Amino acid sequence: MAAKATEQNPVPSVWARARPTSDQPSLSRTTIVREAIVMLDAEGIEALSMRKLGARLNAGAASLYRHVATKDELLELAVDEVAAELHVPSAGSGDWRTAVTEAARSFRAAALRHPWLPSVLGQVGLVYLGPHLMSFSERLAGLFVEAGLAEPSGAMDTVLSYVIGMSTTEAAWLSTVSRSGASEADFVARLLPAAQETAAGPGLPAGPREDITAAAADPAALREQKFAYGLEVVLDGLALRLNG
Amino acid sequence: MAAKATEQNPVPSVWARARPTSDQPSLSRTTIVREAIVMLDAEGIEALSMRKLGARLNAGAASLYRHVATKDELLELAVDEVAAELHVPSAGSGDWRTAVTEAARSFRAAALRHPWLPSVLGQVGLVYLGPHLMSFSERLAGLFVEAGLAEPSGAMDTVLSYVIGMSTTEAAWLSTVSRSGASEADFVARLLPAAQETAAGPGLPAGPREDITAAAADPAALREQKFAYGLEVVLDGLALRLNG
DNA sequence: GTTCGATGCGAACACTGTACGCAGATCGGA
DNA sequence: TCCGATCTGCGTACAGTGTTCGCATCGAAC
Repeated sequence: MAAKATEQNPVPSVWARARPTSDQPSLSRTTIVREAIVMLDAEGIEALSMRKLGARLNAGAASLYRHVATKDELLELAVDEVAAELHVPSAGSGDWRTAVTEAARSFRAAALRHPWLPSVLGQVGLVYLGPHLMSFSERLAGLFVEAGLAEPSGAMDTVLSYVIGMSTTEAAWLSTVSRSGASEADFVARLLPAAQETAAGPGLPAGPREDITAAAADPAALREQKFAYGLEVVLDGLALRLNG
Repeated sequence: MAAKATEQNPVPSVWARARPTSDQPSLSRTTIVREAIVMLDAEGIEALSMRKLGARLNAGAASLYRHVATKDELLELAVDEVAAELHVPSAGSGDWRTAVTEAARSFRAAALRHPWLPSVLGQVGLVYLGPHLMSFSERLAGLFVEAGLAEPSGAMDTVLSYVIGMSTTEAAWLSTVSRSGASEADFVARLLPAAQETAAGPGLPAGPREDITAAAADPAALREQKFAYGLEVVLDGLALRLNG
């Protein structure tokens, strides 16, 4: 649009020429990645397209490819950028259990803030680790080394697998809920009859059913409690291996 | 093509008219889902398109929509079809730990046979459960009820989260490896220098590095051992709650 | 024999990720 | 001061996607 103006207007004003095309500080890899994350958070992973992302940055789709090789690379960069939000306490500062718990909570919190993260992790994998993810896993492993566990890397993988699995499930659930437009409690209430119908017959003795009705009351609290319970289980299992 | 022939050929032969368009038993929901799984297994999730799937069934893409509402629905059907491969022992037949272990191994095996499964689960979530997934989780929950655990549903979620997280990571890894064209051992060897470079500096005392070199020797065995270790940890943590 | 619902499908629509090549800006050196 | 070289933005195009529409064909029921 600006280029068209300079071409059609025979009197180039200084004001028209000042910063000809860029209102923003132009394009850069970090700008692009950050805006992609904003978009992913707001509209989910299937709403992110290079054209829409470009439009948001007052740029064309092709311009993005000057700073990012491919859309998958962009997603990897976004994952690592989000990994910068993760927090794991320094080794040597108190109880290893509370430290690991804090790291785990931090991962879950990030996954719930960015529900697209688990699904991207499921496709891209943890193979080509960016610096932030690298530092996260190194610091986490350090906690288990310090705790005196015989197999620190196995311990880390166990905890990470649990945290990833739980967060993936939660994030997928939240995505579905938000896609439905209803609140979480309403969605549970709407889902309840169908679930009971399918779960009829020689099922369980009403254990899960209490579960569901409890979820209708305060779903978020129940999810948090479930996460804490499972984490405690895993940490207990690891604690048994401390003096082995 | 067949339609064109009948139109142009003024002498319709019986042989040309016999089963005019269908060599296969035509199209059906199960045929479509099964072929989709074959395709997903062979070429991965991003290679599955409605047109290619239709072509494989000697059909057009539009025909598939007579039996399947949308591609996402097709994926959900594929997930539940795969869930039919899962095996969990009946409650009351022996030790609950070995029973749960078998169910977990069965899940992992299915995820490695169908590496696209975890990534689909990450997007679709476990919300609208099909009958097979439903039966799997019911039977699994039954094992924990029978074991006498105070919170069977929490226990099940813990184990499932661990299994899902580990399987997701493994499947994503295997997908990346197979995309690279190399064998797993070769891929590890090629990745080793880069990992060591990034992991340099004030890192760990050589714990993870042994890990990597061990992986180069027999990667599949190491993965299996890691899975078993973590599962044992989780089950130990649950066992502590048996007499609570 | 005729109508009717189910099925297959060619063509089209609105998108997608990405490659190519041109325009303009910026900058180091002569 | 000018001149190339290099970098950045982007219009356009290509091949492919999921999905819809309307038409053709079919087997069965009346």
